[in-house]
Amino acid sequence: MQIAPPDYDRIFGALADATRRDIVRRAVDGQEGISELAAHYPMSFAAVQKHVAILTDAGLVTKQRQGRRKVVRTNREGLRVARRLLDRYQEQWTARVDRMSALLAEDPHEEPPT
Amino acid sequence: MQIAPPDYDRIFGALADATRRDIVRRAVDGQEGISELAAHYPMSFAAVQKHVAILTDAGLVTKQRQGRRKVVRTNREGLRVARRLLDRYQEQWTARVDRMSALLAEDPHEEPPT
DNA sequence: CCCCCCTACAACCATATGGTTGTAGATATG
DNA sequence: CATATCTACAACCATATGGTTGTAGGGGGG
Repeated sequence: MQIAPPDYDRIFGALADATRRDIVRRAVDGQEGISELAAHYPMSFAAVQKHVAILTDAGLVTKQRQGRRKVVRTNREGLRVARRLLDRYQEQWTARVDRMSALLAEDPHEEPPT
Repeated sequence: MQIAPPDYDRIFGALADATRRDIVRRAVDGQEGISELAAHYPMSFAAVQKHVAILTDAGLVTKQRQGRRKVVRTNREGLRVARRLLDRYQEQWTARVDRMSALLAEDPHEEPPT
């Protein structure tokens, strides 16, 4: 069995909302339940609950039972997956610049091979 | 005058679509115009044009006139902005783990301050 | 046991999103 | 100039998204 490939649509989609990014930030400390989180935002408990569900689906946070609450914690691996994709794009960008530099450094009298 | 703060909604929203991520990847090489890009995807030219517009608004690519084409290039700074936010979350996560380690390392006979 | 608090989930609504087609403006080329 | 190609943009449609309210389940505390 293969490990599932990261679902970048879900990951970046989850991060594309200010409320959800703020939940990720707060959940780094891993102390608050959903209703405690909800108190920070001008929206209903159910709305925050949905945001947490979206973050959970994306693998960016986890919920853990604690008494009658469910404590929300950010998932370090989820963040890392997103970061690595951006890293790869930047690496390709750098490689491209290096190729261009190499081209510019070539003897200008030489013709590039077809 | 202040420089505009990054619009993370737009940036992550732009990255939350597989076609747009693929455009970012291809545009790293900065060679193709919109119609050339469009040939890679099973959708209309206009649809690809919209995707490019979304990426441009997000600051992830730039369009540059070249003859009658407009060459699409990825914008390195846009990628960097997204990455840095994820970096900060991870830093906070690490700081939290350090704090927890510090707590666990305390003399277990001492009571934490209320 | 009863009650309260936290969570889960369904139904609904308005607006955003991702696609389409069609029309019009620029720019090379015959 | 005439024409073909690339780009821009508007109008439209189906579905996804972000919010609401209402109802029901599950665990502590009196």
